[in-house]
Amino acid sequence: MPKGESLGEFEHLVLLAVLRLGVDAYGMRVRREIAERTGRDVTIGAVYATLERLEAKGLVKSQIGDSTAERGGRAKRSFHLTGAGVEAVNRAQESLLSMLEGIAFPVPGGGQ
Amino acid sequence: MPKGESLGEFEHLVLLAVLRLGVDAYGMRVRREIAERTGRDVTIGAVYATLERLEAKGLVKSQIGDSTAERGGRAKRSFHLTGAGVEAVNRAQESLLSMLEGIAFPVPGGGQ
DNA sequence: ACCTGTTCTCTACTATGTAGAAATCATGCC
DNA sequence: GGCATGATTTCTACATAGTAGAGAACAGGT
Repeated sequence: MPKGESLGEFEHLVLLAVLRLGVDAYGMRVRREIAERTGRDVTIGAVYATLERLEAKGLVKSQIGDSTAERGGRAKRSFHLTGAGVEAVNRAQESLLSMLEGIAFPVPGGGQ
Repeated sequence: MPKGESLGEFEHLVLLAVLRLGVDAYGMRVRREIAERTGRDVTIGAVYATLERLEAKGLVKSQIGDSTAERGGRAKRSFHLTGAGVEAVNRAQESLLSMLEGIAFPVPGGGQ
């Protein structure tokens, strides 16, 4: 697997968030999801930059939703994985699993 | 978890490789391990660059081994995780797990 | 001596990740 | 109808991580 076939870490997280959020996968929501699940307080700019790069690579697609806003609000731009995106997630998962094989978590010695 | 507390993807892989290789964790061996397990054909430069950055961050330490070479060979520089390195691996693992929660792999739709 | 195999170091470049401010838009209120 | 407000997206600039390959160091065999 040569060139640009592998995901960065944050790309990975974002892709997973989009996957699990389904129809609700728009920028702000993705940000919240990652923050809640990983405790990582990312800025919205980081999310959009990543989302756009993923779109440029063909791993996600976006479409502007109806201006459905409850209270105030610009139309949401919602994202979903493409076939290539699904493949990328699956591949990343496999790589990680085989590196993880045989390691028991949590690894002792970190002194928490 | 604000600033530079999170691992890049490749850093993560390298750290896991060092962890599992134990005493055998030197540059070339790490490279081979990653190549074999993930199918990712990384260059040796990438491995050392990453290893050095991890050392700069205090997640691994290195020491030059005895010039023990079987057949030809420069002395190996072998790496091991520090306490902070172990923590980092554990933290990365947790983040990933909570993002993975509820997603069944392989995700269908990738058309392999 | 020199060739060969193994490992490590160096330099330069590209891609990813981070940060925050600013623009856009619909709504509700006055 | 104009203005403050809340929710979202877009823009610009920068810092960090990942990639690539050539070349230096070193030990042994021939």
